[in-house]
Amino acid sequence: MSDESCIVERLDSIAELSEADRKLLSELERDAQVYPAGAILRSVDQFNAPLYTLRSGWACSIRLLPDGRRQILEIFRGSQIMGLNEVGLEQAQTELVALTEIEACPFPQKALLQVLAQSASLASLLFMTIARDNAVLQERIMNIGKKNGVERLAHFLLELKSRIGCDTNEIDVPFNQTVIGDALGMTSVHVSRSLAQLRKLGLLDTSGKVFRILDPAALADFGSFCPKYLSIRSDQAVSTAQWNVFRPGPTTQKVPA
Amino acid sequence: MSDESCIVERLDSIAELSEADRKLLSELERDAQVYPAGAILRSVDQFNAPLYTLRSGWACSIRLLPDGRRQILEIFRGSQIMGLNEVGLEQAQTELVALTEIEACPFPQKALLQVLAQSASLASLLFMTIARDNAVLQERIMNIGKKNGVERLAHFLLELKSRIGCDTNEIDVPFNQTVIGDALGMTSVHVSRSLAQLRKLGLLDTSGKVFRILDPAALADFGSFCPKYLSIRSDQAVSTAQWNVFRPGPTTQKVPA
DNA sequence: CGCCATCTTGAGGTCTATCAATTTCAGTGG
DNA sequence: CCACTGAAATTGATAGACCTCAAGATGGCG
Repeated sequence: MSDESCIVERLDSIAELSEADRKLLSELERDAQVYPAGAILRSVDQFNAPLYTLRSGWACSIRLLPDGRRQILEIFRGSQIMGLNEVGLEQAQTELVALTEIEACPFPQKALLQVLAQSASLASLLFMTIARDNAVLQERIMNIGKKNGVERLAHFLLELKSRIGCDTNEIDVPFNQTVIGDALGMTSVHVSRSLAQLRKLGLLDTSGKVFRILDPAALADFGSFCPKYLSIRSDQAVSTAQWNVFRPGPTTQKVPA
Repeated sequence: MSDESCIVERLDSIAELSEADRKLLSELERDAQVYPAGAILRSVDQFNAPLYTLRSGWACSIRLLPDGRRQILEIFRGSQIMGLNEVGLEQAQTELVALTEIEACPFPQKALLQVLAQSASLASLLFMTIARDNAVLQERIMNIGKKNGVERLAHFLLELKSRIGCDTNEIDVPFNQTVIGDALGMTSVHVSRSLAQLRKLGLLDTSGKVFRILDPAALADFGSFCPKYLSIRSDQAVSTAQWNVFRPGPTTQKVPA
């Protein structure tokens, strides 16, 4: 058990956390487990499915139609919480799948609700987190509903780059074109053709799994990408110290089973 | 100012609210205003945009591409909170538009954060609410990404019926086919054709703005509609009384501007 | 009755899916 | 070092879904 775990770091970078909050959060990342690529962490219709904090690797949530059509709904990367949106539902609506080997920490829904109950500052931070997830989904609806293949792809690559967060224009894409297609509502064949088109436009260069964005500005313009929807505003997040005053002691035992 | 306002009623039906919680919530619905059909409640890129509780009528959130393409992201009806997902963001990503004449109550983001801070029971309820919104968006991504026009429409109509909540199979659809198309990522022309196809299949009957679903089960099967994603589980919601113990008094003044 | 928005219908074109063949490439074993 | 292998990517041809443009039909409303 490491003291400085991923989620803590990430939320701490938005609003400085109190020691109590750090402790509460790190409870959610206690028992890290390794899952191989392709592992199904949670299947559809599971009752009371656990949530997971993702420490390393890539994962995604998938929804299937009866005839086998697949749609990837979210792609997860380190320091994200997976399954937040299932908290209010009886049964899980999506499957959770590891895209690469991952390290993830399962924890029960109840634990999340406890955190919400015990810390107002974390409640607001987590609320903002899921609100942001919401904005990301809306952006994806826009992308899939109103853009053609090449534009979708341009947007997708830039979002990926943005989420990886480093300054290079080289993205190591650890999954294949079928996955990209399932995320963007198109076939792998069409992904291949659209990538070719981006290359021909001089916006992209690919060698194996490494995608190099040649002209980020032009690509952003082309795919109507604007990263505003990705960042949580830190001024809105309340600094932690002043809140904890109002939340004395652990209230764990009060949470109904 | 009515004591029994819409949001209160709705959340109360999920988990019984304490008197204090009812009071807190109803603060969000104090100042009701009437907006005519077509009114833009909030435009894109607005800073610190207020939220709204919708008391009557229909509204939607819209996103535009530079070249004018429109995507409707959410369609709102009575007793919903509009703009929840913008809480964590600097600027609003979507436009908020009244589809019919509506009665809505604007309130500042700060007020929502205050509610989160002052009541753990409401924090968990609101969290579950936004988590459900999330599930609805995911369902829509599935719908748009992986289904053809007729299937999308079937699913859309059933979701509409489900959300109206009454038992009849007659839906009064208060907006035109262009709106439906913008919500489903298709043109109004294609909506018209798809509706015709549903009629030909004997699943639907339309006369003016009233849509009559002839065979809900068949339509659900056809559009792969399953309403599970729409309902918030009530067992997860904590009953209010036992929580409020831990949230003494108003803490309003502690909220940073 | 006429006006206007909306809906319907037709024809042609574009985008994307499907099916299938070929190429590339990393890994494996000889 | 090189052939073999299987997964992934590319490419071509064809079909279907959906869009666009445009012309009528419908229907509410003054």
